[in-house]
Amino acid sequence: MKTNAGKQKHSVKREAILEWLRSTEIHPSAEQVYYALRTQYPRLSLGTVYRNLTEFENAGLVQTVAEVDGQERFDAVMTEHVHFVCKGCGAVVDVPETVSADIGALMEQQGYKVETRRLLVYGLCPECV
Amino acid sequence: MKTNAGKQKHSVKREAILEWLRSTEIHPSAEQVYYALRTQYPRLSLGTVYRNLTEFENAGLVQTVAEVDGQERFDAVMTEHVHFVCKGCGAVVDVPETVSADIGALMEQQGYKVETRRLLVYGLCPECV
DNA sequence: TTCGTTGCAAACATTTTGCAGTTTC
DNA sequence: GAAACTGCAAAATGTTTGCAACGAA
Repeated sequence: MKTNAGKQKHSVKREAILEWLRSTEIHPSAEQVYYALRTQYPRLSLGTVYRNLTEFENAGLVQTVAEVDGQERFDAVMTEHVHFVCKGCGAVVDVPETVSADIGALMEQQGYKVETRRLLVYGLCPECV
Repeated sequence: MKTNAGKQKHSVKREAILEWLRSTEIHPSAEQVYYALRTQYPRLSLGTVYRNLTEFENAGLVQTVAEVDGQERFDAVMTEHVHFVCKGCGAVVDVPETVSADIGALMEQQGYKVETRRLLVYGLCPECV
């Protein structure tokens, strides 16, 4: 991992990636970012997208929220919130959080079909602390 | 996807995989299953492990609970429960659920360092229902 | 004998990386 | 001009798959 912290130069493409990520709500994969920006930056490469996304993640500007069909999905909203993953089309959408509401019932009420849930807590185990 | 439902023959290795999966609490990856059984079945192949894990998943005997370092982790316990993923060693452990307890506080009390949480709800969106 | 199962290796798909050329400062 | 950044293509990694041999019924 190349940290490179602090010695960063200005880059048009890096800014475009972060800006677009912040403007969308689809929680895109690296590939989706790539195709979205390719019209405006025809010479953009997928490697650059990956490199910048990793950098953003390390810098705490972006987080991965789910893995759908083998692709990681990114989100520029850093607050902790719940996501719904559609097994049909692969869409990843934010779950509106209502205080002490049953998420399942809330979603079904809005036309979603809830099948399973997965809650992961990340951190360090006692041996790695 | 080959369903093959109902026309299944007896297989020593398939049974060994499921049995071992049910006996462990490490929530192993396909590779970990492979190495664990290789001593007893030297001719076991990784492809067979993957094939059987996928079959178990489709049959509802096993579920994937997390993705760590690019590898899917499996669990033969099918009830919904919370998992902790260690960013240091990649361990995946069950989170003991105490009724209405704050998971974070509970884990820290046991020596874990909680950093982030991720709750995913899987199912079908209104357009895919 | 039939047909599911396996080993093996090749194929796949996503992500990472090395390097030469480009941009920023 | 130095150092970061990028495009490109090759490499790395986890998973899937085709096929011939194998094993169960």
